[in-house]
Amino acid sequence: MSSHVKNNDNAIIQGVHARFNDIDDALPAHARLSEALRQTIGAGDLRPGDLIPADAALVARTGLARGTVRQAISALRGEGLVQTRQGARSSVLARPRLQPFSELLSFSTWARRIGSTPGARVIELVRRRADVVAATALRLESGAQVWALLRVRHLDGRSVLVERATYPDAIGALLVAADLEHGSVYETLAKNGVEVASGHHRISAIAANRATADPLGVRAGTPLLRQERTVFASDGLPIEHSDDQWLGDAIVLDAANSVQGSLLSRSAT
Amino acid sequence: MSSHVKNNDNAIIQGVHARFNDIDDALPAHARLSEALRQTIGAGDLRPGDLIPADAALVARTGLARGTVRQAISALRGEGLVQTRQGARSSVLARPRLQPFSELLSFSTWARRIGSTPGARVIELVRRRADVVAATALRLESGAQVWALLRVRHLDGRSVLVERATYPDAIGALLVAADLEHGSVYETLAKNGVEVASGHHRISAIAANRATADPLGVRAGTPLLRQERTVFASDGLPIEHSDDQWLGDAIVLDAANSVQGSLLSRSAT
DNA sequence: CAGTGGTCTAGACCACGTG
DNA sequence: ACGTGGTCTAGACCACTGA
Repeated sequence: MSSHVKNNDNAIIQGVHARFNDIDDALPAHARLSEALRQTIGAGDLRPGDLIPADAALVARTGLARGTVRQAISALRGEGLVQTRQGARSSVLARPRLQPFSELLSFSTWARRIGSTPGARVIELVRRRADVVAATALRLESGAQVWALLRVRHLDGRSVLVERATYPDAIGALLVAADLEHGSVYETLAKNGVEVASGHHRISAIAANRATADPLGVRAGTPLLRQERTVFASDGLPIEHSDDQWLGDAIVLDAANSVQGSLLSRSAT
Repeated sequence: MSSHVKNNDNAIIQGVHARFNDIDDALPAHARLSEALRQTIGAGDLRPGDLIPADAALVARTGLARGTVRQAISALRGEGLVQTRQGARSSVLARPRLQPFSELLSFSTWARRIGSTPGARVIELVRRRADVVAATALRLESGAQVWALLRVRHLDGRSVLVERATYPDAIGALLVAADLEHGSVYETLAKNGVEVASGHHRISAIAANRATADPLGVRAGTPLLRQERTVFASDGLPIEHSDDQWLGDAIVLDAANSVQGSLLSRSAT
């Protein structure tokens, strides 16, 4: 008999519903439901391999339309948390590991969340002509004036990252007056009405050259994780191009992907 | 006046519609439409920063319901190709770079697409007890029997990757008879009814140790891009855990993310 | 065969943005 | 003020899974 499974299902969906009701109802219903499921998985009530409640059960409990329920589950699928197949019940793939978008971009926010103290040392902030790579990424003509920021970032006093960022003229002008050793670039931009909306990344491994090794306090040749990043504002315009080089043993990048949508790809250099 | 813009819009949507009609109509309508838009961007008819047709325009041209149109655009947003904002027209962020899911996992498929010749040398395929990391990833009890495969992969004759893969007993048994120097693991599994559906990845940079440096033909200490991977079959069960170490100057990983959904995250080691 | 997720429709209201 | 994307509903049919 299947009463075991059914009872378990009932307990789960009850927990999901309770969490759903607890979540700030200023959020759209689909976001509340996906967050409720995310929390249920995060709490261990649903573990990898377990089945999540069927669409119909969630519809019955929450009173939402099925489209809304599917929107919620689609978000979880995109995060790699659940797996769906036509005809079969959807199941949990992994515990939530992916952080909110803001934390991926902001060193300070990320550092605080993992319980570390962030720091920064500005080596230079200068206005100069853009090199070809930065100009292309920022959709500027090569040779256009840009602002170049060179910073070393610390985690609990340890140097872990050398950041070479390039900003379009108008954006950089907002940064000149800012305290880039204690404040965040993105916070500064946000105060000036520039909201960050998306980013592209290219990730590779390289050996530290002297100019990067010295500020990190390591020997030239040390393995570094390189993250070339282009950030876009909510108006769709590129506002930053950065070449970040991380101490190899300091961080790891997580990614998830599936047939429903690739999140990461490999390409030759 | 805005007739300029309007005419341009008309030309674009006409191109999208033409491509939509050309695409295999065995595919769902939303997939056909997103592919038509993807092709339009890929061909350069829509470039980064350009506006894509409004929902209403696509509805009018294609005769689809708005929900279906939105499903198509949602897929592109997930791939980082377009950017959407409430109230404003959606715009193109980047040219398509992300490859199909299968290419991310299959070295051979990927190699051929970038115009290189893939190769492989099997160093060993043995049955042994799983270590803790692999057992956890594969949801096995530690000490369970697994198959361990050690391969060196070549690109145009150059060694670029050392692959240390672990398979559950039942999966590994399918590989013993296979030609792992010329065939693909995933193709072999597919022939036995095991379809790959999703994967998780942890990416970091490390220095090559001797056991990895030797087969790659580099010195110990050379920077490597490390990709720890867990792959799930369409029934939701883990079928592979692998520790791949790439020559640092051989590949780059691309990623996209946005406020609508993070695809990549950073975490401390 | 019953249950499930995948697809699609037709319509509605709202919040936001830009001119 | 108007067009835009974001959200949500109510219903339908289909393809597939699994007992």
